[in-house]
Amino acid sequence: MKIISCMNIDEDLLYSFGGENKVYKKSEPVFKEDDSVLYYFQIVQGKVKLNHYNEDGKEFIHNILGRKQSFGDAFLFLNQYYPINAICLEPSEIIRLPKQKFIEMLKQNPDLSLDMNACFSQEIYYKQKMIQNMASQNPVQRLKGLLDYLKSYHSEDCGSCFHIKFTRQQIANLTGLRVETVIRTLKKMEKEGSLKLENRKILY
DNA sequence: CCATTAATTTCAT
DNA sequence: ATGAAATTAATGG
Repeated sequence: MKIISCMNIDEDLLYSFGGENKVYKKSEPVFKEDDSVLYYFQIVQGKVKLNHYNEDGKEFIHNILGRKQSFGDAFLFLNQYYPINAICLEPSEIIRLPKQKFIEMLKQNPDLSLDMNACFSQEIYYKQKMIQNMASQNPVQRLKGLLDYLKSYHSEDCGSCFHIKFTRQQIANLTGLRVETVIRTLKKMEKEGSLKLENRKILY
């Protein structure tokens, strides 16, 4: 199953509607939980994680986005505050477009609205799958769900040669597992032949 | 080198 | 089997 990168709007189009380029430092927040939703954001360069912290202070990562991907889009159509944080994992360059101008852009480009619907469908599909995986007590199931998703982002199948570029801690925070459990489960899966570990790279 | 960060192992539950 | 703490490896100045 091929996944559409959500969402990638032509940068010139964003600029022409008033989008502005903004540079963020590593670990700088783009927005935080309870902030108002004021902009559409699209990454030009860098990486952003969407997360929140539970009552024990443990981090849960909802997603990690990279170049040419947007984040927080869905909240633009809702009069609500952000339920999550967006934090830069590395120095990043991000275009932001004020909400009203974003809406205006959609009105003038109906095809974009359709693309966004496709992206939302994709997002819901992924989240639904993750909920199913997380409902499972089996760590292998949870990891497989995440890995399949990440792999589907990257075009096509190539045996066990897709490099997962996340740290084990990040994988743990994406699956709700402990880092030790991730390490142990990865080794187990390697024995079962469902992935490869070379030095410390994860190939799926 | 030293400092920081990530991966792995140890050890107790 | 799991997680906290300790150890080891790598990465970056």
